Amino acid sequence: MGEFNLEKFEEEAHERWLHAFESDPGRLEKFYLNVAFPYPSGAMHVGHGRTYIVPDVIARFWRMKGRQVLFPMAFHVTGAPVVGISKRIAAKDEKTIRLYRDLYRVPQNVLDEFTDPLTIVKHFAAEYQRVMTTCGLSIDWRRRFITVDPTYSKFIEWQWKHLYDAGHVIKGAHPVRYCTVDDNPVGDHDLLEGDKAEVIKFTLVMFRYGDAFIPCATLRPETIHGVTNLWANPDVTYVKATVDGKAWIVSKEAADKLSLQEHNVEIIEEIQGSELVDKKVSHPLCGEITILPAVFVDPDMATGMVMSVPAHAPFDYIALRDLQQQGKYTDIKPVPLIKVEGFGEIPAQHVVEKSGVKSQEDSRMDALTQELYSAEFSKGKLFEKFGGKPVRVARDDFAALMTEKYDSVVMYEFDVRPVVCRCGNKVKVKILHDQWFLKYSDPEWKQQVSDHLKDMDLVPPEVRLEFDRTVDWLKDWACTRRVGLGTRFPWDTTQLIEPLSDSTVYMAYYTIAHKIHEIDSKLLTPEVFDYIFLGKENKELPEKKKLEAMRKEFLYWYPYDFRFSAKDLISNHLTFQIFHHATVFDGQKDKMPKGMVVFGMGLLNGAKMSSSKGNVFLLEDAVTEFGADTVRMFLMGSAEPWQDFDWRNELVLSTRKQIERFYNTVQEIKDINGEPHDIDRWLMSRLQYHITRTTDALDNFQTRQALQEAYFGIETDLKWYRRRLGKDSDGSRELHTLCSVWTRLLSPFIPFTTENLWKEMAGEGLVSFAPWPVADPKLVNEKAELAEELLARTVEDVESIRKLIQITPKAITIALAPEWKHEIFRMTATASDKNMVVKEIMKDESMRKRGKEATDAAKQITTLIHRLPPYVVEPLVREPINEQAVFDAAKGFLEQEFGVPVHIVEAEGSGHVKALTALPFKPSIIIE
RNA sequence: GGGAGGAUAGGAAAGCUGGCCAACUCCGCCGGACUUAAGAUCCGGUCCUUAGUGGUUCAUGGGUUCGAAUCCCAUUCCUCCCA
Repeated sequence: MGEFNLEKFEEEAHERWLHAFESDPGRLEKFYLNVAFPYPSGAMHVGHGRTYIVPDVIARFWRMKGRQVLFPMAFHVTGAPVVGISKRIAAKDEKTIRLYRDLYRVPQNVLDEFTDPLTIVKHFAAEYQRVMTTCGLSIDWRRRFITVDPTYSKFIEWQWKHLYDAGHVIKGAHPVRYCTVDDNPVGDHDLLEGDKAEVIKFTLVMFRYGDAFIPCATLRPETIHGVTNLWANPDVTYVKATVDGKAWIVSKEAADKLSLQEHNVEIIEEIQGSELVDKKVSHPLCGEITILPAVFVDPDMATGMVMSVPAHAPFDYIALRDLQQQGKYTDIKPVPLIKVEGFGEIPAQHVVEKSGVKSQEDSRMDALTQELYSAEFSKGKLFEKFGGKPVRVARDDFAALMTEKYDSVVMYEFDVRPVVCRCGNKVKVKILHDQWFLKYSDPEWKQQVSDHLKDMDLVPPEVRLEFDRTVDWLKDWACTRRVGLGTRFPWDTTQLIEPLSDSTVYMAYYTIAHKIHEIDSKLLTPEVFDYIFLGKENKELPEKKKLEAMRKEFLYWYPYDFRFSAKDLISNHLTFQIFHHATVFDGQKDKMPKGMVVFGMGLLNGAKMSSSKGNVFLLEDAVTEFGADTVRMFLMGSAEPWQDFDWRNELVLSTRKQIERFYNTVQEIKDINGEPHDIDRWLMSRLQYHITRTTDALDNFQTRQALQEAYFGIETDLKWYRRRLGKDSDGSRELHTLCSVWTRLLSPFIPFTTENLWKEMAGEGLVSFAPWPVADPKLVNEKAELAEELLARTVEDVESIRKLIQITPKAITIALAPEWKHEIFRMTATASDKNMVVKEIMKDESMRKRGKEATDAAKQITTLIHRLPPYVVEPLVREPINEQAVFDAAKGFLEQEFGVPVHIVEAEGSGHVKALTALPFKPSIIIE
């Protein structure tokens, strides 16, 4: 008899599984599932563990159900993050080095090589594969690739040729974060500060100042009629510059920025801010106004000049008020122009006074500004004399008007500053001209996707709405980058295809991944892939035999049945891949994705898992500490895949005990060889039920539910079974069957333990390929189940009472309800109108004779029926059980349970007062 | 700000096509049995009350209904996404 030793089980199984899950086209019906591949820039944590274990459980389930299962894996190494990492390591950045050396435990000699980005991803790809194997993932590793393999790049070129030919790849201008020192766009991972900053589109309102313009950036062009003055910072150095042939006055910083935004800028002279103060400027929409001094004006914010609308901007209001309190500029009055319910005549004044803010320095100023901004945007209306339109409409109208007639232009700036590059330089907004886009805004393309979405199987169903919305809202996607790893963009080879755009059809590539590198990548023309994936014949094709084999493989596996991914990818990757499929496999409905399963996120001790914050638990450590099966069972059992889950070490320990308990129980009972008892019929009946329920749950990807049934459901029954047998018997040979079924039902979850048990029980073959149990309706025994239900409920009741009355009983009497009460039970349960039941019953002569006794019983029985679950009431009505026989047979059991003599009597004529309350399925209990 | 999802016992979580639900189950905790002891295992308890009953609950506030955790509206908080 084996001993519970997870480490040993793992070792044994790994050896036996070595090539077991390599899957080739065959006679069986296929089941192809895949999961969003990882970007291996660090070590795996337990959150990743779940992402890959869920599909593994499903893969194992379908494999046992007799399908030819394909579960492949590859590594996504394209993109910029890893380039940033390698730079930081090269620059000896302490934080990064600590992360890789201490948390991810990369040996120093390997870490030294991490100055090369490709080395990093290759290292961790190998690590991923190793840890995934440790976890028992049943992956066909022959199909593994990384996304910079030359053959893969050829595949991407082919894919993009189709996108391009369909007119989905277009060129345009695009504002990006840009570092002028690195001379490169800046990704999130390259930022030292300001990674939340967004690029905002401002309108420059052009005020006339002599022969020059003073542009003021605003988000609220509709307030132009309320401008009372401009603000200039006297301490700031401004410049007069020619911008696209016209003279502008802006801060020095702004001049630099404008030159990055499609403007031709030539600085003519410097002007000190103080020189501008008290000067007059004008705009056709607000007339002549004065420039006032303000130290709060930031030269690094947009143009460094600000237009002042004191009636609607709290900052402007306070600044003006402060000046006026010193007796200056007292002739300037706020000019309100927007009406918004609940904010008084002059909204800015209203919010400032209401909040009691005294100074511009008050930290609440931003909140006030935001409050008023939101209120006016959502509820505000311009005064009738300014058009009377709602603010949200007027804003765009005014912007358009000023652009058209009054020289306004657009300027991009961040909403939050500072934004700082890794190199320490301030990041600016630059407009890139030769930016390429995928035209997801194309209505026809969208239509293709939403049409297909209707036919897809989405799990859980709640995500459907989010997919629909995403398709609706999706705009053009900047699909090329200048830095990073990846495939060269065919129409501008200085650029690379961006990572979310080179990982959308690779599920098709998996089908041939293990065969394609037999062919020199130079030969992999688009025509080759057109043949493999689209069946387009061509006389020029090289290596025709090999291509035919790949074509066959693709046709066997595709389309995939289910794709798995976390929910954060719904609004990009998961939707993109449908777009790309729709184009590449244009018109081939039978090659379109069939279904998706979307996961929740992972927490560690209640907090979000994050490598950068150090809040991670490495998957490998978890496996080493608790065992692979433990990790698997914990992750699958703590929540359904689409729910967020929380990893807590202290909870995992009990999972290990559960596995051990299962193992020991099976070891104890698998070889028992007694004769069957009555109770065996019950056990086998229950087992059929658990088989059905587990299968249903897994059919629906409910790993938690499945585990509840397969583990705890069977365990609970087995406890009752052994309790019922009493001391005289260990059980019967039926337990063989139970062990075999139980082991197989749990095999997808804890494959290492079950593989070990299976070897002892079945000898030959892997449990991973053993047939999934099928419920046998012939073994379902309703009567046996009802009988045990009755017994269990009665035992429970006896114990409740015993607990309450606190006396040492000498004997227990169980009094059974008379037949006429059973008759009432049946009539009540089957009555269509429950309110008429009493009347119905009283039509019966014999009932009427009983009078009040009968009506009381009818009432109690009605309550009882409501309380009993339908799975009891229904069969009970169809085929009543003989309560007397049930209790007589279990008399020995009951006496053993309670340790006192038990009498079974008929309630009527027993002489006990309490006995009269006996009801069907609820005998009265008398404890003496 | 916009979009999507959510809030049920100490924790996780089922129920959510309205009545059968003090609420499956697991973990934790408490008590008991077994054991020299510990662990493991088994049994019981874990809102208040109680001869197996009854009562109060399902983020908050309203509404629909004979009846709501379940449907509708508002509010608060949480998670994910917005190139």
